[in-house]
Amino acid sequence: MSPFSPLDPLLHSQLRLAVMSLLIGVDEAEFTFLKEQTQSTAGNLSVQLDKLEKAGYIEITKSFRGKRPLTTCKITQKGVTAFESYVENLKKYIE
Amino acid sequence: MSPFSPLDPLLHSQLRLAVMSLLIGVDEAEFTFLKEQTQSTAGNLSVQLDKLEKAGYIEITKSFRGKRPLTTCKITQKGVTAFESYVENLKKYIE
DNA sequence: TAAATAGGTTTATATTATAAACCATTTTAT
DNA sequence: ATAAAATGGTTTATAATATAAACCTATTTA
Repeated sequence: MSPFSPLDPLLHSQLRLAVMSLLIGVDEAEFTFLKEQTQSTAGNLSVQLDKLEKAGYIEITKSFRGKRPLTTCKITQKGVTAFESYVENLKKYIE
Repeated sequence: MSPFSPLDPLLHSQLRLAVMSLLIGVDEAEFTFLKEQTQSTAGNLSVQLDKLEKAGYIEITKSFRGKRPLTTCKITQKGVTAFESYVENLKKYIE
């Protein structure tokens, strides 16, 4: 038996992992907040958020604040579970 | 300031991380041992070992055991340091 | 002596990450 | 009033990566 469990490829990505890490600690977060916290480009962030949403790990809500578009992200229960089990698996690699 | 340090892309790979994780606990390890422990294909393992060697994270020694080729791997001090700081950085993502 | 096994490497392909270019709108400066 | 810059993103193209498939050389077994 291998001592290593497979790591969810969707979470084993620096930017997506950082996003999930941020979202797990808050109720919800805006696109611009995620962008500045992760130091990512908007394009990269947009793509990665899409993937997380398609996987059902986050929900993305589009609205307006005043006249400006506003993108808000929230982790789902499925996302929380996936994140937690990713972390459990990862620990076997780094202990 | 971003709360996330960049993760060494060489180590942020499931197979290479597993290899480093194994090597850090032993004096040296054979190709076939790494292959079975990581459940990887020989081709994939060969490629990833090459990258680790080129980065100076491991040393690869080729010899024979009896008449058969034998590939042995050993982590370097540079590799130990890189692994440790990768783990430190990673913790910020998963705490 | 043919077939299977060992111990790999090389090459091709699919996936991923990333940056660059773009778009619509709003705000600021002239 | 109009041009220029900023906001808040998306889409597309490219580069990097991971992975598997094919291959190679030699050895052992049937």
